[in-house]
This record gives sequence, structure tokens and C-alpha cells, in this order.
Amino acid sequence: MAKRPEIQELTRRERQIMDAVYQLGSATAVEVMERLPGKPVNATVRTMLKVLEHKGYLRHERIKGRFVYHPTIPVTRARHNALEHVMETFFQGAEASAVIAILKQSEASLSEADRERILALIEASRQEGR
Amino acid sequence: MAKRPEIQELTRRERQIMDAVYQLGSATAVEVMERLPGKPVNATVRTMLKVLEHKGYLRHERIKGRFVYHPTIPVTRARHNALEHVMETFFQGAEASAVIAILKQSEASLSEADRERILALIEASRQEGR
DNA sequence: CCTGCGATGTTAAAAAATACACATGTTAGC
DNA sequence: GCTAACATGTGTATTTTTTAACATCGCAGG
Repeated sequence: MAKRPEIQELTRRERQIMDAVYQLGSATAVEVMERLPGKPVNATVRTMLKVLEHKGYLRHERIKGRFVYHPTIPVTRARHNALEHVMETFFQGAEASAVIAILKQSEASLSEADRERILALIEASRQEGR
Repeated sequence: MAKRPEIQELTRRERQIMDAVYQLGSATAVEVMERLPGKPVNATVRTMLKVLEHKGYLRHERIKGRFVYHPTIPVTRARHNALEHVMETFFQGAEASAVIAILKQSEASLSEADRERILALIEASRQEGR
């Protein structure tokens, strides 16, 4: 657990594994393995999981003899970081463009409640932004 | 240029470099170098740039003797892919949550025009979503 | 034209990441 | 309590990535 976990610093496989874990919420070696491109051998995945734990990205608990891994960085913060990085790299701070891109590309079906919340946020920004 | 470029498949440094190039739009070895964690030696960066070119992620043109690299995958598509990946990994298709996260975390200052466009998109979704 | 600075070309080497075989331990069912 | 099935522990081999040294080339200024 040398330094503060920085997703940016992960190797290819490590990142693929972290992605899988975040998608699953928590996962065993087998579950992760199934999601990895090239389906490496079980032992390989376990090695990586251990490395990631050592580096401080994961922790595990034993459930009925098998290790279940959890991210140490809470999903909410991981999300935040991921979005921030995409924003910096591709949108350079133009939140609006990002929002628009998401709404467009996803054929978004927003619930009424969703719309409410988003509108409220936009309204709030209108207040301050002036 | 073996296979179709898949950002997902890049190594750590390669990805860092691609990020830098996308941020800059296009860049020389020196420019990229300055943005890389650990500031590797110039020759190192050039090697990687060449690798990325070979793999089909970049192409270069010579301008006054120096190589200027451009992404082969247009920003628009790269954006799209990046967002899609973040969505899958952290939001599992909940566009609304993503939009909200962006608006919140950025203390977004949206221009009036931005608001218009976003509202229009939401309105459109309202129409269909019913 | 020629020379210096800075760029690229090439090749080798070190470091890191990835993969896996084999040993050992644990669980669940009989 | 034994055993089969499945998990983990450990150490090593291989591949891939990353770095860098050294040679060469090209532009720009004198």
C-alpha cells in the first residue's frame, strides 16, 4: 500500500480488473476472470488481485472459503475521478458539451424524477452563474 | 497497425500519452513529454509515439522538421468511447446519474445557450419517453 | 556554405507486468 | 472423519513495456 491509489497509475490488466470489480460491485477471482479479455488463467487473475490489494486498490473478505474483493475507493469517488478525467481529456471543462454528449448518445430515457433533478440543477446554476 | 485500435488495450504509458495528445489536440514529442508523470526522457516518449503510430492510434506530419502527432480516432469518437466506458463501468446505463454527477461536481457555469440546448434535449426525451 | 542545436533513427538493455505450474489448504457432502 | 472439488499460496518463467545511449539528419543563423 505504498502510495495513494491513483487509478491513472494502473497497468492495463490492473485497470481492466478494477473496471470489472466496479461493474460487479464486488467480485471473486472467477467472476473477474470471466470478464477479462483473453480470459487468463485463474491463478493469473488471483495474482493480479493480490497485487491490487497490496497497492491499496482492493481489499478482500473471506466468505465460505473464497475471497470476495471490494474496491477501497468508494464507487462514488471512483466515478467522480473517472468523470473528471474524461472531462479534462476530452471536454476541457466544457460540462455542457459532456452533458449533451451523454444525453444524445444514450437515447436517454429519463424518468420524470430524473428530469426534475436535472432541471433543478440547471436552475441552480442559472442563479449563481450570473 | 495490426488490429482495430481499442483504447481499452493500451498500456499505461501509451494511455497517458494518448490522453496528452487528445488534450492538446495534436502534439510534438516535447509537448507530450512535459505532460507525462515522471517526465521520461525525450527519446523514450518518441519511442512510444512511434509505437502508437505503428499500432494505428496516431499519425504524424512533419512541420519544420519536427513531428506533429495527431490521433487517428477523431476526438468526437474518442469522447464517445470514453464516456461509454465510464457509463458502463460506473453508472451501468443510468444516464441521469451521470449527468447529475457532472453538473454537481463541476459547479458548472453553463452559458445561457448551453442551458437551452440541454433543456431542449431533455424536452425531446420527455416526448419520446412517454 | 557551414556549423550548431535540436530533431529523429536505431538498437540494446533494464524493469515491470503478466502468465502459469505446482503445492497446500478449505469446504461441503457422504 | 474422509474425500472430492475447488480455493488459495508460492515461486518462477516469459513476455511486454519502458527506458535510454548513441548515431544521424535537418533547419536556421551567421
